[in-house]
Amino acid sequence: MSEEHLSEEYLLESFFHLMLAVKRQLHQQAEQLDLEVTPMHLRVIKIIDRKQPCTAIDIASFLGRDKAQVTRLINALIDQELISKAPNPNDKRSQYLLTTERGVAVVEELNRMDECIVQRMTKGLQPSERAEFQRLARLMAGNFQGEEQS
Amino acid sequence: MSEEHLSEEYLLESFFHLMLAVKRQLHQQAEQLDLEVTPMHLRVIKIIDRKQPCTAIDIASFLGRDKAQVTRLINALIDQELISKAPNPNDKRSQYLLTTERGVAVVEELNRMDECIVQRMTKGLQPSERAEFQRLARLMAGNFQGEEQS
DNA sequence: AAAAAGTAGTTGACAAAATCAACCAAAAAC
DNA sequence: GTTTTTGGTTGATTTTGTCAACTACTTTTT
Repeated sequence: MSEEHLSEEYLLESFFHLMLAVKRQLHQQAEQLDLEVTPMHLRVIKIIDRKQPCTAIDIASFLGRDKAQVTRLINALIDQELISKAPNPNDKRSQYLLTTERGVAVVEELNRMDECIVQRMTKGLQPSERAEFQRLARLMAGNFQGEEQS
Repeated sequence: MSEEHLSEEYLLESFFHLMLAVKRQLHQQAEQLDLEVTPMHLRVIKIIDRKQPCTAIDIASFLGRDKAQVTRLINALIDQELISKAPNPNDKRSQYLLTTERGVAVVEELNRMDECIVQRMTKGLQPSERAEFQRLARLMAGNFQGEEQS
């Protein structure tokens, strides 16, 4: 009566545990790089590299986060000379964000590390299962998106 | 050449997006309760309720987090009279954590809300898909667990 | 049984992640 | 040609999380 299946865990708790593990991995990743950056900075520089040319607002909307936070993340990346600003010809208020030479090198390293993390994470999974997980994650994230009022 | 599939997103990014959406939901949940608590407090009281009797260390190890943080979360829950401490007969250093009457009511409300969140999140998914997602999440979290040195 | 080592929990200090509100300058809408 | 919206910055604050030091009690070792 009081003995429950340990495996009978709630969906959200399972998700939290994976969340924690992934966060730890990214934290380690940031430490290994030996730069003055946090996991969030790394996420931002990857986005900048991928979506070049992109603006601060693009990043904020992709991350779904406050632009104040993005401004500070960007400033830190500029201080470390991993990215730079260039005038946006279409809008004098905004600037294009570009990865510097140094930044590109970091991103390449990061992509290698990310692949490594995903490899470890999906160890023992079929490629089809990996794809299925991603499909479901995207689907569920989409389920929430509709109902959010900005 | 420069036009990429928008859907060709990285596994980790998909996961992050879901993470963000879930976090927002829990944040709203905490606000709706109209108590002086944060999502993390709610997670803790649910654990206390589920694993009763349990100690601070049990919670820290289940959450995988620092005991300092747990101490503070617990103190806040006690201030709000949602949980209480009772002496642990097996060990004078530690205390059992128990939900108060008020705490039990909150947990019941929380379970309803959680179920609601999961419902919305898994809208359009087959029960088998929901189970599959959970299975994969648990499997992947397990893949990381092995390699962590305490 | 006494010393050493380990464990439960608390406290202080601090870093990281995130949000809110107020603000400026430029752009778009009217 | 004002008004409103948008891109971005800054300041203040909250939430989450970690590290280190410490107390008090337990367990292990000798």
